Amino acid sequence: MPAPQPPVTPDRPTVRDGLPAAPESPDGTTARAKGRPRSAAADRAILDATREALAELGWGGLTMGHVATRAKVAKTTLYRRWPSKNELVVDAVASLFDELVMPDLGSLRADIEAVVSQFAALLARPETQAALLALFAEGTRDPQLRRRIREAIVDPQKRLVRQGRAAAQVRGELAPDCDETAACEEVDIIFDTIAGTVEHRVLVSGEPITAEWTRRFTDLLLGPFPSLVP
Amino acid sequence: MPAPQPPVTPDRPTVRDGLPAAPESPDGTTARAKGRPRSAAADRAILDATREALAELGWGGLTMGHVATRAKVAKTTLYRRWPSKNELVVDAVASLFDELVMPDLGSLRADIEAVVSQFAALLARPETQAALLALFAEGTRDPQLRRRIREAIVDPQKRLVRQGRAAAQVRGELAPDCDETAACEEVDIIFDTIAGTVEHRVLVSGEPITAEWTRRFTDLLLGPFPSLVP
Amino acid sequence: MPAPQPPVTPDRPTVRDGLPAAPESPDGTTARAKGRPRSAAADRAILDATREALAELGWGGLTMGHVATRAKVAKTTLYRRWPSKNELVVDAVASLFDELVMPDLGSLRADIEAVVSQFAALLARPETQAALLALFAEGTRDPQLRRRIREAIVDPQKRLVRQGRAAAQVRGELAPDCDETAACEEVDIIFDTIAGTVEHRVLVSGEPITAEWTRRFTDLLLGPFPSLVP
Amino acid sequence: MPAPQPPVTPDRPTVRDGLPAAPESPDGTTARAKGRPRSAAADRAILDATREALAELGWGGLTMGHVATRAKVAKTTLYRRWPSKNELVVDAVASLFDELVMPDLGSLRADIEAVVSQFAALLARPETQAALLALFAEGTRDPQLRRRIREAIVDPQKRLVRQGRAAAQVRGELAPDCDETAACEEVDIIFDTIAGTVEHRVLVSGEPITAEWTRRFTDLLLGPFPSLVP
DNA sequence: TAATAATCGAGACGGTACGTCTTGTCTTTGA
DNA sequence: TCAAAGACAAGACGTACCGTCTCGATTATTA
Repeated sequence: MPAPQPPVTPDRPTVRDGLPAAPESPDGTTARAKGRPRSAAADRAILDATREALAELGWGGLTMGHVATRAKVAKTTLYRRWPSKNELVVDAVASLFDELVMPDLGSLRADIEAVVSQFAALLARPETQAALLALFAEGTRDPQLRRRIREAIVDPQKRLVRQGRAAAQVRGELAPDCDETAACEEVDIIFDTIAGTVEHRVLVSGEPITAEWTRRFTDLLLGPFPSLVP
Repeated sequence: MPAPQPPVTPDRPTVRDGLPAAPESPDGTTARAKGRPRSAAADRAILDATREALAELGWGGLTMGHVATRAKVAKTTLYRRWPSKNELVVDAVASLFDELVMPDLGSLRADIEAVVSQFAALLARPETQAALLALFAEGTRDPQLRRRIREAIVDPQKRLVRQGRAAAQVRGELAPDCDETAACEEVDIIFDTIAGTVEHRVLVSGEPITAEWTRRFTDLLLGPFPSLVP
Repeated sequence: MPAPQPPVTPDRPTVRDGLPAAPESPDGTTARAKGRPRSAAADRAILDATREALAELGWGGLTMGHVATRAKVAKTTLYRRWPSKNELVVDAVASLFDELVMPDLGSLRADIEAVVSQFAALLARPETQAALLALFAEGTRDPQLRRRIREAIVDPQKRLVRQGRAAAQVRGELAPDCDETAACEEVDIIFDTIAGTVEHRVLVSGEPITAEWTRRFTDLLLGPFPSLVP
Repeated sequence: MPAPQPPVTPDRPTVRDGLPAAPESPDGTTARAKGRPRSAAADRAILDATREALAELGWGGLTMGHVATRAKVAKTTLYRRWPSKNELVVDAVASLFDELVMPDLGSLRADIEAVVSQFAALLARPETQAALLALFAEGTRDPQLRRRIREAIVDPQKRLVRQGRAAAQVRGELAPDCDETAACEEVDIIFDTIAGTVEHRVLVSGEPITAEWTRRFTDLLLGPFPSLVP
């Protein structure tokens, strides 16, 4: 969700600054906003500058003024789009998480290990490392921010778990869902477990995710299905 | 680990500010430091003020100046003891984690569920919530701080996993350890899983830890030992 | 001098924005400009808004953006006519000074007192008070602005002194001018004295111009002509 | 009135920032303020920087941040002493006016001409020119500032008129005062006339104060006493 | 009637200064 | 020697205006 801004990339309207982005006229066509349209180049420059600055300076060193300077943009231009550092970083980081994919390698175990590896690699990037926990920390105090983080960063990744389950069911490794609600809860619990554990290992303990560790962790996840554990 | 300060509670020297706290004379008696001794009341007031301010204002709203004012202490006195907000909060929060205990309720499942509940309750407290992820976030940029966090907050809780395993082995629920190293790694992986998952559920997803959720999560943890899953 | 703008009131061309306002064709008739003509209503709305804003907010509170908003006009429209706040306020205030008149009441003393009263009343108006000294202050740094202030606001009022002298000469109160240059200098000195003194009394000392004060001040001005002092 | 600040030059307490500057203990001795005393060097550097910046950049170009930078002082240090540009400039300019003196040259005419010349020279200095009218303009909107300007800059100069009158009375050029109140009002009117007229001539008309002009203006002032006009 | 051209509104743009806040250090007096 | 009080330099904060620009829409004259 790379923070598109209305008149420039009107494909997917966001509520980035709380205002309707692309007002529609009654006939359904996208109404042209009045006044000078916002610069798409500025949007891109700002998000790029944010990611660079995160990687170089970390969360604490990231300053709105610094981002503006680095993006060669006025501070007003920055604040017009994102009301604070938090929202800016959410958008800047969200796109990184869209790179994660469910590969479908032919076995549930292989798929899990691949996703864990991808996630570990993502968490090893300095911009992710600098931003993720700090955002989560801010989210604990600001429910609206937490919702934004979940919508833009966290929840979209649950698709990986759902896709993996579906593929395993097609392959016959897992039984088909009988109860929709229970399936949903199981997706949640699996997702929280994978995400939380890998984050804790990498970001808190500060230890690497090796192939061996991934194998053992996958053993744990597959525990309820002994037939899948070698 | 309530951040004792040397001349006052000389039972366990800390490295709080990098200096040996209670120098010992050659004859083994604790040497009296020169000059006016530091006030023990100030230490307590500072840590209490820190916890209160964390609960009220969150991590971002917590400032050294504010803590000093609230503790009715000069800023100099504060900085003389803790070099920065990070270290101060580590000490202020660490003691809260010492409240966690392994109850030994007669079954591994019951023990796990009890510990998860305790941890969830701890994470529900505003001061913990405000501080924990913020500290972890700071730790990703400052290896020394990360070490301090692990030593004071995270690693001590691994005892819970070890105690739980030992009790289960005594009860015959788990086989005795054969390989010491493997056992250690298993403790680590279990710990990261419990800690990370519960943190993610509470602090990121912002959803409560219910008895039902705890049961399902324990099912997952006990997956490799089907005999323990009802 | 109510800031006429060329195509609308082409009677007296101004140099308001440095460009020839109403280009003349070779045959002497005023050539009609191409394109959409400037709105006369906008001019009036802007000057009215400027005077109102001056009275309400003072010089410092007056901003171009604010004037544009209050006049329901785009900022571009404002800047197209007046290059800066200074020029705008000169035109907005100048017309107020045109209200001053030399009454010819039958004696020099009465005429002087009448003019002083009128001037004091003008200086008591909030828009004048807010603008006059601020314009003079700006003028000390910008010779072109000072010239514009003199041409539009200050010098035109010297007619009052000249008219009063002429009337007194007709009445025989004053001797006729012998030296043209000396007469001019005397007009200047009298004008600077009246204008400066009243301004200082009202705007700096902040004390009112009473009838008693006016009488005493007129005594001073008439000092060189004892026969006129009662 | 060079803006002394309490613990440094405790001779004359000011109300510069509204707080009692040098609190006195009951026994009349000046109580020592707690904490680190304010730097006298900073005061001097700030006022010097203000005067320099006024001369170079004018009132509009004078910035609190600029003054702080030029004085090699933090902005907080500046704001701790003077709440705004207005108050700062009052203090920076006030001292310049203390240089004016009544010379007592043996005749009222000579004394008046000498004071007018001094005042004209003062108004010709760029820092005075930049500041004076701007301060007066601000004063029209802020009664407290106007009072401050009068107390620090304007009213102290009335001593010149009083001294001149007294000397002339000693010399027998003027009759002794009979009515105290009337004398006071006459001082006021004379002062407003001299100050206002010279200011208007120099700052508004922008024309120089020549010896010839001074002679003619003095003629006007001495009008009521024909015996003193040559 | 159509083309042309300057106007209009709206609002985004890069800049600059604002006055406040926090940080971590320093400099006093007093205990 | 420490405690308290508060001054100090440094620098980020988010806001307000500045004067310019880029739009689409409007309103005149000219062809």
